Order: sequence, then C-alpha cells, then structure tokens
Amino acid sequence: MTVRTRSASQGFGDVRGRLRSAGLRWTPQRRALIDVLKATNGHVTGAELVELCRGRDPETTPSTVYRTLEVLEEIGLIKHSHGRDGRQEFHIAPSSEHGHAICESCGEVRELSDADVDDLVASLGGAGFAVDLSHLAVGGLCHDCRAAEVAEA
Amino acid sequence: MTVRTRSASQGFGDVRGRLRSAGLRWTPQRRALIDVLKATNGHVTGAELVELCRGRDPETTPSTVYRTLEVLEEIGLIKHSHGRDGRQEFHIAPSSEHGHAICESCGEVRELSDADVDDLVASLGGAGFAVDLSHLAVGGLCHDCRAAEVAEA
DNA sequence: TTAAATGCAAAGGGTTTGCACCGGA
DNA sequence: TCCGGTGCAAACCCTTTGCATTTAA
Repeated sequence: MTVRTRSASQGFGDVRGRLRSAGLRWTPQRRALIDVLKATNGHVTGAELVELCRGRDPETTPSTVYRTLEVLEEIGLIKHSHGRDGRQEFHIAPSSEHGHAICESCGEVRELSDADVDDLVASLGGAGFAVDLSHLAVGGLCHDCRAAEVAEA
Repeated sequence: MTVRTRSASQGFGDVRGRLRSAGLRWTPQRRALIDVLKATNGHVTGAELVELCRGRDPETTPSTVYRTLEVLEEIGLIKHSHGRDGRQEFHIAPSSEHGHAICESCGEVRELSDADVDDLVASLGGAGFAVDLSHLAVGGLCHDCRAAEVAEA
C-alpha cells in the first residue's frame, strides 16, 4: 500500500505549459526526462535518471539531465533529498509535503501519512522546532526485509 | 529489535583501551581525531574532520582520517549519516539509539527523545516497518532561525 | 618481530561548469 | 532573430584504494 493516489502535484500533466509560462523551453531532452520521471513514480537518484534517459536515448549527457532537474525543481515539479549513501534522490513533488520511510535493506521508499507524523510534529513544535515534512526521513526495515533477516538468523 | 546494548558513549573516555582490546592500535593520528571529535560534540562531515585535524597537524591525510572513522564506527564509538548536501556526517555514538532534528538554516542538531518518536515508531510498526532510530532525520527550522526568518519577512 | 597504521598518489563516483554550437519560440 | 538549451570535456568535491613504508605492541 505504498500510496497509490500519487497524482502528484496538480500539474505534472502540463509541464510544457508551466515551462513556457516561465519563459523556458520544451525540448526533446526535457520531454524524455519527464517521461522517465513519470515512469518511476517514486524516488530516483540523479545517476539513475541519467541511466534511464540513456536507455531511451544513448546520447543523453549528464549535464543536461542535472540542469533540467534543477529547472524542474525550480518550477516546483520535483524535489530532491539525499539517500543513505549520500546521493541525490529526486521525486515528483507531492501535492502535500510528506516524509519518507526508507528500507535500509532493499531501498524501498514509502511515504508517511499525516497520522504517522502528527505526534512527532506536535512534539517538536512544542519545543519550538518547525518540522519540514519534506525532509523527514526514517530509516528501517520494511516488512519483507525484516522477515528475510529473521529467516537468515 | 536488533538494538544491541552498545552503550557506546560510556567509553568515549577509554578509546585506547577499546581499540587495544580489539587488537587495534593507539596512534597519534587517532588521538588527534578523537580529540577533534570530542571538541565538536555534535555532527561533522568527513571533510570537516579532515580540515579540523589539519588544524592540529597540517600533515594529516584524508585517507587516515576516513580509515580511522571507519574503525571508530566499527567499535561503536561513532555513527554516520548523511546531511542534506549529501556529505557524510559523523557524530559520537549516543548511549541509546535516537533520531535527530536538524535545523536547515543554522545546521543545529538536536536529539529526539523517545517521546518525540514513540507514536511514529508505533504507527509504522503497525504497518510492518521496523524503524531504525539511528537513521531518523527530521529537517526543519529551530526556534531561533524561525524567529529570524519571520523577522526578515 | 610483525601485523596494523600511515602517507602518498592516483582512481572513482556523482555532480557541476565553461564554452561554442544548436534550435525552440 | 535571440536567448535558452545542449553536448562535450574537463573540473570538482568528497571519499576510497593500492602499495611501499613506518611503527605500536
């Protein structure tokens, strides 16, 4: 049940328009990256995106990908954070801010619901700390990996 | 839970003994790094540690620092995670596993109490996800930075 | 003595940048 | 036409590794 209704931010559908209205351009490379991002419906590292784009067009260069990611983040289409290994991780910007639970074994990412974090936010808020949900990362083991680990032992 | 009672910090005072009993050695370089780590009493990146060590001894080489950090982590003295910029961050291992709240403005780190995270852990636990408290990072704004930000606006 | 640790230098991985050329609008 | 984008190549930063040398125990 890893969040189905991921109808990301209202406008993942009209990227072209959003770019244009910002005086930016709609290019084949950008289209490719958008498609790839859509297909991932989750979290990917910059390097992975470069690879995925290369799958479509072997000519793809890292600089273009990273520069486009920058642009997409600027117009609020995607967000990025960092994985455990320190690499950048991008994901389609959600309609609402939310944290993530990342399995340290298989890397699976699940989004945290408001209910999951309500108390934490309240607790820290009481101490004067304003939580930024988009930068809340919880490490751990997902159900499957945990079972696998127990089995090994 | 796999939280072995590694009451780490208790022994930040007898690193030498801990190394020895593991068949490892006590060297000037290690001593320097330990001192530096003690002085930070917080979170530092690998690169920062290299710099700080160079402050004491300009001859310090990165490889030694990183290798020592590795060793220190192995004996449970320190832990590392990743900062927002993707760089490794080391900190003295706490006596008990706990998460961190990091101010995105000033970088200040505060530790989360059990009370802060109890509900989150329970909530995810119910979904089969075993939270690893040592990898729980919450971004946000600390009291002071938040006030400063409001003042600016 | 002898395995562990160091220093150096070089590689490595991910990401960024400068610059000339290309191409959407 | 014109400014934004692209591709290339090289640079960068942090981190890791191989290997000969040093050194703690």
